[in-house]
Amino acid sequence: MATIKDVARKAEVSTATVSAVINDSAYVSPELRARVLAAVRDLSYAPSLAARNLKRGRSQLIALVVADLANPFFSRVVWAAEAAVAAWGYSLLIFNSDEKPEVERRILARVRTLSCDGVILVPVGDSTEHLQNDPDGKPIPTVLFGRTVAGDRSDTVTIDNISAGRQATEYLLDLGHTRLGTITGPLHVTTGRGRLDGMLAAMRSRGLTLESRYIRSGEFREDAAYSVARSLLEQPARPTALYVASGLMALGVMRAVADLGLRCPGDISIASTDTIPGIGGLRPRLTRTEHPLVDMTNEAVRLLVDQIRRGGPAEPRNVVFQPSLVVGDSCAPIVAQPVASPPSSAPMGPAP
Amino acid sequence: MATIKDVARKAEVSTATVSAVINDSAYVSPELRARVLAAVRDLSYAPSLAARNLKRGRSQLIALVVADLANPFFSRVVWAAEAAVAAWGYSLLIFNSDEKPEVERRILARVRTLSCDGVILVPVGDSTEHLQNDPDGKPIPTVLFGRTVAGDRSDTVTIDNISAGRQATEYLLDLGHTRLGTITGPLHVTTGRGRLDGMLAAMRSRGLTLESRYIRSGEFREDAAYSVARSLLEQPARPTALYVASGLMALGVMRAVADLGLRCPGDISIASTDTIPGIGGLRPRLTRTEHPLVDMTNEAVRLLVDQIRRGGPAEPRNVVFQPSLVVGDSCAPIVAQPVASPPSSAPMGPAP
DNA sequence: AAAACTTAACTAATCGATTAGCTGGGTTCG
DNA sequence: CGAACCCAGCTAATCGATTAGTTAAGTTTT
Repeated sequence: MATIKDVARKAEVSTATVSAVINDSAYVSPELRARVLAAVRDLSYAPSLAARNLKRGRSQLIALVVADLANPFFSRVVWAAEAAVAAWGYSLLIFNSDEKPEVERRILARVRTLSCDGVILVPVGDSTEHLQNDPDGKPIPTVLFGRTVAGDRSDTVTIDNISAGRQATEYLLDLGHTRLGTITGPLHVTTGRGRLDGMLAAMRSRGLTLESRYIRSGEFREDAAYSVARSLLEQPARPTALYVASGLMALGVMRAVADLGLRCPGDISIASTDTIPGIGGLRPRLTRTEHPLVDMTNEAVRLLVDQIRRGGPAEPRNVVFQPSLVVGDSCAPIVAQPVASPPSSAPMGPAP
Repeated sequence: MATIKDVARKAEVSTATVSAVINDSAYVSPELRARVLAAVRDLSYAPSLAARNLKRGRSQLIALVVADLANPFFSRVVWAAEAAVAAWGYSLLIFNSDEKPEVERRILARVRTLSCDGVILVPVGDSTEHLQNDPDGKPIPTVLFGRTVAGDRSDTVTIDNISAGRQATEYLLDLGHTRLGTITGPLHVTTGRGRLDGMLAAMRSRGLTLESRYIRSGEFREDAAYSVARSLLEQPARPTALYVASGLMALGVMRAVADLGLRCPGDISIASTDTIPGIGGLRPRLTRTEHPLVDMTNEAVRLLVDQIRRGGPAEPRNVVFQPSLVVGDSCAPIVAQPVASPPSSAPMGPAP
């Protein structure tokens, strides 16, 4: 591997001149510049980032730490982030905390060691402690993505989870459903909690309540959603509609519905927040709220690069995106059905 | 950010001793070792990778360059690779060549600049040229993943594409289908070509031929598959069954089928190679061949780490994994149906 | 024409680690 | 007893770039 010295020797100039040519950092006469460029080509020289970073104190590396790489939602974030980061001249390191706070801690330590210029973090756990990652120096520029952590002063990019839960719920209510259930994420995570809160608010404002036996929370995974959905739906008087807090969970719920011999939307309506892209040809098509993932990711990268450039965090900025409802055919209006008697533990009132 | 000198000063030892303690590279008396460790803790010192890499000439970085990050197949590769790479003590850089050879070339130049210790590459294009990436030194350890490039001497990890195409096709033939069609990937890519060849071989061995108007190839994308599937299915005598060469394309085909008002498997059977994980609750469930993606990824990382350790490529190793058939309900047996009349151009041999 | 600037290029210090080579004190052995 | 050897730890060179500071030549000013 050729070094700057080899180039300097070959072009018969000093290393300073080579550096000046490469970085365009000082005026170099056309003649020498040409000699240097020729030498660079001949030796197919590429400057060592290690050396450059050591001197400059940065690395051109941005780390993206997601909570669960197996979740297609985060795969799309990776896709969008790679493009955004590359457009700014950085490269992207990927880490998976797998929803485990101690793994997240290890990852952040490594991010520091690698002297990444910044981190986009989907935080797990509710502690902000390990985010103060550099007691004796300035902390690594950080943007929290999707989730927030109480008391943290990083920039954040999130969606309005309350609104997402509310919109989906109102859609179900508008179809005439009153006995709703929900499969939501972990309640200590803002996305799980917020979406449930939105749902509760929507119901409350119509004078309805969500029975606690119709609320289930589980990890944002297909299999977790499958099992809690089964246990919810196997109850005597099952809900006529479900709100599911994530696209991946919706798949698990769909599978549970299918395995129980139920039909969607015939027997049960399902609305979700987020979906799996590309499944428009499969039935049923989910009714869901979507959020502008690419815009969110671009914004997160923009905020991060801005922090890096200004060399320290300014007043924390919290950017919130709005979800929008996309109607599929996984929800059906409820047909006028007299409820036989208060459902207590009693039988279901059959229709017509 | 504390440096090794700060630690040395605080512990009242030399930097050499600090280094020895940190790396366990020489015997240090318990007393000094304790002082050093205390200082490390107090200053929350973490060695600078930039400096260490500069000296050692490695970076603990492995690059994964995929052909299309938007394809869920590669998202799963990213997921598996992150875990495998972390287990070996490396960190993972992600790049997306987006099926563009010139982007791939730029990425490989950057990988070199970053002095990555190795690359796992899903090659695009058919040239091996830019893989000889370091004319004047030893090339970067490389493992080709999924696809191969003629004449290249890197290690490779692939699946048996011929077998994948053959198995899926034979399943369709066994159900009685004779008028088959296929949606495959680009034919200059080994995965597209190989799967088609497997299909052709399967048909040939039963004395059947695949009409060229029933063969369509397009990029490995949902939308590309959608449009070529439409054009294929809108032909007068459409096939009774399709083999689709990728999971993502199968989604596009499903959507085309739905938009054309056709029913799967009622009007048309569909088998594919690869699928989208987690869609088991949606209808229909794809019949497809699957390949052991996690094992493949682990093997690729293992081969790469091995190359890195031995410090140069040995005899190239080519590991081929076998696909296996997973039956869903997207295929139906063909019922004895008389074909009305020869469809203009060429007569079909009907089988009562 | 001497003083004062500019300019293009160079020399050498520097970033933060690793490590070859050295030192001085303690053992071992002929 | 002194040569030979060990050992723990230190000094200083080194990796490959950037860049502050210097120099010599040329240009402008007075």
